[in-house]
Amino acid sequence: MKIVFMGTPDFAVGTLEALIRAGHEVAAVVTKVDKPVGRKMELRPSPVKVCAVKNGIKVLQPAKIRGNAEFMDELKSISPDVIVVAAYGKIIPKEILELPKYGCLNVHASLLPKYRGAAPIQWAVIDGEKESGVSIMQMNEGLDTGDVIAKTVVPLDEKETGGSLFDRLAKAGAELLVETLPKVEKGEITPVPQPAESPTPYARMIRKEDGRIDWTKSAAVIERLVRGMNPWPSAFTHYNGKMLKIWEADVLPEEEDDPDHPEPGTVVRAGDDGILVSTGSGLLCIRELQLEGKKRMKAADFLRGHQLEPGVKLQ
RNA sequence: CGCGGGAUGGAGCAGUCAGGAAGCUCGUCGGGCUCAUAACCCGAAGGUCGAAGGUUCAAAUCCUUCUCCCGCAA
Repeated sequence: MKIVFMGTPDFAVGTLEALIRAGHEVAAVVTKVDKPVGRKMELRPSPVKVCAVKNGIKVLQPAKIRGNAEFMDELKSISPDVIVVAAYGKIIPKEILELPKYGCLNVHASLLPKYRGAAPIQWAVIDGEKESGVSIMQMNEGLDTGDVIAKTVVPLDEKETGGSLFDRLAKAGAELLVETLPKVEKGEITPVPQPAESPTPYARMIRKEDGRIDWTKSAAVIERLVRGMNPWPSAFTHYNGKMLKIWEADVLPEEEDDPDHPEPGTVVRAGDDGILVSTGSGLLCIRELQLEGKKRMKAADFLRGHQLEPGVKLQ
């Protein structure tokens, strides 16, 4: 099939590569404009653009889509059979949705209608879901509300992180799309309409601030936050006024012999096994962390150079 | 030229401001104690102090340039 691919981040690259490998004609790739990134603020192309250039595919980077006549003309002249969208990052107007014969298909990293929105992967981990997955839907004008035509369920590992789930769902999404496209062409699909209401809150974009640890929450909730925010933006707290990222932690039951119930955020014990911190409920055992300006390291390594006596507060 | 922190035996850090013998907590190796030990005691090995140049009688420390790592910001 003749395909126009729209996407931006790494998540979309696997899908694009799968399409190319499956022998589809990817006539053009649409991605966001290059933007300054990194410490030196160098202009960097999106991962999808890098992949497209490598494969010699034409790249389009319209700053605006809606009302962009030039872009519309370009699309019309390509005349794709289908447009595949994966984490493109922009709203796609109706006139484009209706342009290709088979419409626009979106690969979304959740089991729709759950987790509609920009960050379905992280929120699934943060909420402690037992399983998630990828969905392919026929796009409509709503936000991730189109009819679902295919799904893959992916069980979450006990120690699943945002990053690990990201990788697995990207792979699952790519495979599912390649399986589904031929069926679309042959008309073998049955679109399943979604309920109007999603059973989960809207999976809005993750912000840096979402990683801030609220020690009054339970250890279990905090531990899920740690995993969901890994590798970005990472769960964090502060130690001596410095940013302290928490990369890995475990939940431990409250110790019976501690009638004081230290204030949440207080270090209870620090040893080679990790740093035990009291929370609203249960103890959080920090295994791996990173102090501002330093590399990430095991708690035991950190303790060799920093004396962390019980009673110290993290906030 | 966006702001800032850092590079010191295998690991994590102190020492740098006020130049003058390379330290700390661990790890490793050897020995001892012990029924035994990841515990304790004694001892040892291991470092061009990120790189290059400069100042000085003397540089981890002061000056210049460079490389790499990281936090913020985007």
